[in-house]
Amino acid sequence: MPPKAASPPSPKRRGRPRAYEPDVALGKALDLFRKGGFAATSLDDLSAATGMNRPSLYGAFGDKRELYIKSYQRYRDDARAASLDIFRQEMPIRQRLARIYAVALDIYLSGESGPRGCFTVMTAGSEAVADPEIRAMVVDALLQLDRAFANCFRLAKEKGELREGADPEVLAQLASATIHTIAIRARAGVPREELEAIVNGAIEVMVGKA
Amino acid sequence: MPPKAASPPSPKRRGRPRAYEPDVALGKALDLFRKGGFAATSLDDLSAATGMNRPSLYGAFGDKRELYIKSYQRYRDDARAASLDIFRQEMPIRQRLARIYAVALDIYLSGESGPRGCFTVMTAGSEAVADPEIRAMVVDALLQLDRAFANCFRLAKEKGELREGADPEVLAQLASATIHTIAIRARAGVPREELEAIVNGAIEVMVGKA
DNA sequence: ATTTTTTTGTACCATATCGCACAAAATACC
DNA sequence: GGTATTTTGTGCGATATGGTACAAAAAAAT
Repeated sequence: MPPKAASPPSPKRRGRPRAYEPDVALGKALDLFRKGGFAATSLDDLSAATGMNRPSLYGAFGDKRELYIKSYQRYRDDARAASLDIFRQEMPIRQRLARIYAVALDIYLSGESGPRGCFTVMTAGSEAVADPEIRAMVVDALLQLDRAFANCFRLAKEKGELREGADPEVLAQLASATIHTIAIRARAGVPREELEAIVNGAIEVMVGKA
Repeated sequence: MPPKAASPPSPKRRGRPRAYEPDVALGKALDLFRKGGFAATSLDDLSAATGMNRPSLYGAFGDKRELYIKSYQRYRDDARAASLDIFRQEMPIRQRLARIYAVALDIYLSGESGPRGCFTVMTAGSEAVADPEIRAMVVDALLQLDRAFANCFRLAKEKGELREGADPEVLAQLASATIHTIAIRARAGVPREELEAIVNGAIEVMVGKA
């Protein structure tokens, strides 16, 4: 059930009605981009998957690059929505980490034709070097994750859940690194159990044995 | 000075002499693929960079996919050559890790038009899902790195450099995760100092404060 | 010098790709 | 019903792409 932003059933628009729902079309586009990346995904592919023909695609989302950017923003919105509660709610650090990684694995392992990994990681590996605007979005995504984890560890330290000398910033970067490594391994086809073992080991090192 | 495998100055070949050196041409191709990935790199680009025209490229390395695979093998050979000594020589675990990460950063941050990151990570993010043969190479690369780190930590534990309950396998996966996160961040344009700070923090957590 | 062998380089083909023009279609407003 | 407005969908066009055929070129072998 994707959240529909601003489109109650009958907004009484003036011309011919759209034959597509922008939200679901963008979702399909995101699926394709996540599978193959920017360059390997053609407008024909996108057109076929969304059910929109190319002019409609162009009218709705702009050119291919803009569509990619909008897809990426959608991806981040989805990811944020899926993890917001876990970062906000009060809970022990160990449980919080476990839940975050579980959500991450759900995202990375989904996909009809193979696991799709993390779109931020994929984008960093492709478009980020040549396109400053896209690179800035990737940097922002990396930073936000670091910060979210850092908040968790700061809170945990205040509550006495961490050992004396623990540095929340350092632990946050390790937590992010664990996100990144499971994203990469997921795309390499490593099964969920192995990824969960990696996560459990990392949690153990970060916050101590269960 | 790239290592030349088997080509003493005058092997007395029979036909028209090659206008290129296969080793350096493959190096150029690798540079291009590392910059843009498989799909975004055209044969024309490769032809221009290597100085070989397309038929020669095809004759020497096969089609685009084969050239990509050979480039990836070359990348791994180079990386192995750059780290072999560090993994083999006897030295304290802290120093060994520091040197490994220094070499990794050299590789990830090099590139005339922006940092090029880790080719294994890039390949995992693009071709690995759809191409089983390439995926297998990526899996192998990930596994080899895990194993190399695990050996380091096992040795360190035997020498009493690690704390009691330390699990070499788990530490190895964290060490790999650190490699992966700096590879990704490098491509996002994060400066070397920040990456070094991440590395230092990770080492601290893995083997204790200096 | 002629032949044989290997590589080069031009030119080409079939297809894919991105983007857009333009008429037809479908709806609201008058 | 007629008009304005918005979207659709066919189709075009310019270029890019991966791959190859084929003759010219450059060397060794005879």
